[in-house]
Parts: sequence; C-alpha cells; structure tokens
Amino acid sequence: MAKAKQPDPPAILLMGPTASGKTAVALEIARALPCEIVSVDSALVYKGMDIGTAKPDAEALQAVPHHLVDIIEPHETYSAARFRDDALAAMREITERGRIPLLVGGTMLYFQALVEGLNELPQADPMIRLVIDTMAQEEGWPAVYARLKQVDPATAARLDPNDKQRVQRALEIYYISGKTMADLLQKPRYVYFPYTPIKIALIPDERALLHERIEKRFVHMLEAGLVSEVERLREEYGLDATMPAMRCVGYRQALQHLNGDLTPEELLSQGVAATRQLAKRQLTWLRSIEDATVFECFDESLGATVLEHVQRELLAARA
RNA sequence: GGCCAGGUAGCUCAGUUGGUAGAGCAGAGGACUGAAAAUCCUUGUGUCGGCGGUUCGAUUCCGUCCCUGGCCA
Repeated sequence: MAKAKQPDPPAILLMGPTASGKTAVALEIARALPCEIVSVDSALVYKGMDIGTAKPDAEALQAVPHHLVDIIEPHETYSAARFRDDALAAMREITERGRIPLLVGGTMLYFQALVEGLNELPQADPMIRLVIDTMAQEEGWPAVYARLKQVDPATAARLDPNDKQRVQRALEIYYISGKTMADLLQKPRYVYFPYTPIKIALIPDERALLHERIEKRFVHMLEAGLVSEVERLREEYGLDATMPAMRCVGYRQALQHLNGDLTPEELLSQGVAATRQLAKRQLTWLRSIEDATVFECFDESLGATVLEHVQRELLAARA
C-alpha cells in the first residue's frame, strides 16, 4: 500500500533588481507570517560593508531573524556553491523550527544554483588561477584561449575569447580535474530542493522610476559615508581592486576615488551608472524565469498585494 | 562694444579637400554552473545652432543673426 506523499514544505522566493523594494516587502511578509529571512545576495555576506550594499538596518535584523548576512570578511571569497550549501542548511533549520524560509535577494545565479542545483565541478583554486593569470601576462589572453581550445574545444567554442573570467574557469577545471568542463556539465545534475517554491518577481513597469530611485539612493549612500566606509575597510584589510568584495557596485568606484582616479562627480555618475547596469542584468535574468509571479514594484500597496498572494499560495501548497 | 575659439547622438568630442556623419561614455536587448553587485556579446538618423546666399547638391564655402567660453576695452 502506497504511503500518502507528504507535500514538500513551502519556501518563499522573493526576487527583484536592486532598489526595487525587496527588503520592505520581505519585512511586511515576515511581520504577518512565521518567516525567517535567508538573504540571497552576494554582497550582503560581507561584514563591514553596510552602506553601499543597502544592508537592512539593525532594527530590521533584530525584528526578523536573517541568515547569510555578515558571514564572511571582505578579504574572503564566497561562491554560488557555498551559498547553495549555506542556504539549504539554513532552510532546513528554519523548517524544523516550524517556520517558513523567506529567500530574498537579487543574485539570480544563487537562486538558480539553489533551486536547480549545480553540476559537480572542482572548487576554485587560487594557485591555479595565479598560474593562469601569469600565463596570460606572459603570453597574452589569446594564448590562454588557444590552450583551452586544445584541451576543451567544446567549451572554447561556447565562450567568447574575450570572456577572460569564464575562459580561466574552464581551463582551471581542466587543470584541477583532468576532465573538461564540457564533459562534467554533461553528467546529470543532482537536484536537491525539497521545498514547494513560491516564486515572486518584483519588476518595474517604468524603468525610469527605478533609475530615479537608484540615483537618489546612491546620493544618500555617499552622504551616509560610503567613502569613509571603504577607507576604513581598506585600512583594516588592505583591500585592493582585485578582491571580489571591492568589485561590488559603489565600492569599486569609491576605491577608485580614494586612489585619486575619480573626481567626486565621476564617483557619483559612475556609481549610479554601475547600479543601473546591475539592475538591467538582474531584470534580464528575471524575465527568463517563467514560473515566477510578477508584481509591479512601484505599486503603492505592493507589500499587502504580495502578502495576500503568498497567503493564497501557502494554502494551495498544503493541498 | 572689439578680437579669438567654439556651437555635430542624452554627455564628451572626431570628421566631411562640398555628395546629408562616427568614436568613447550613457541608454537598450541578450548570455550566464564554485568571482555573479562578476564577466562577456549585440546595438549609433542626429533640423551637424537659426536664417539667407553660392551650387545640380551645403553640415562642410560665403554673409548675417543667436548662444557659450576666453582675452581686450
């Protein structure tokens, strides 16, 4: 006799571009439902990076339990794979407490890695990367790409020769494992996501409104002391532009400004532009997610509307 | 008021020995498997300041007017 199959517990996935109001909506949901927030954000993981990442303030962090915020130091590196492990662990704990995981963020690769899994690929290796960087410096990137073409022609064909980051990663995989990225990606992925996802996407009807909000917010960040935050981090950690943390929007420009490479006006205009470009890439990704329910992010009653939708979906998920 | 230099894509500018124009940035669209707030791909029609003139044809030459900056009064 077949056992009645228990439905997977629910998980709410709240996705949106930067400055779309995700945090406010998440707090409204968490106020009404027994939720704990799991941040899906590659910048919020860094301790000490508060102003430029628009990190939820102390009050919000206290009102609702937050996971995966302030978990590493700015000189460390994080990854999609590590996020997946961390998020699944946090979700499990939350569910065991009888609460609902509320995943909130704008790092779409992390959402994808979490829900759809990752192939088994070797972890990044700083030594190997250094070897490839050195090779690039001595022989040029075309030579590195040619090397990849020899060992893994399928992946080389898929990548643009200028896409140094991916060319390096593909070659790294071969050097570490002796197997090609193409072969490794062919193996079936182990997908483990024992939850019933409620996917929500916040998307603006009017891009101009988002741009306006982005500019205002960046001005506020500068007024709130973004530059001194970066200055402090630079002193404390000896950060330079090559570290992942300093590639974050706003931080990169603030660092350039501290190094005398950007005037205050350039810092503002380039910081704003970089944020708009980030939002655009996030929106490209969001449009490709077909099973998410879309909400207009500048709707005045957005929080209430989304909450109502979530409640309906929660009831449906139990059936 | 006089002289000089400019007024060309949203911005900064290039260019056309007269055949209606092109870069960078911004913007838009897309890709995305351990750096992802990263990395990369595609995408450029705009009264060439206004009005006249010369010319088959003017953004380009001439005249005039307007605007901006600098110098001199």
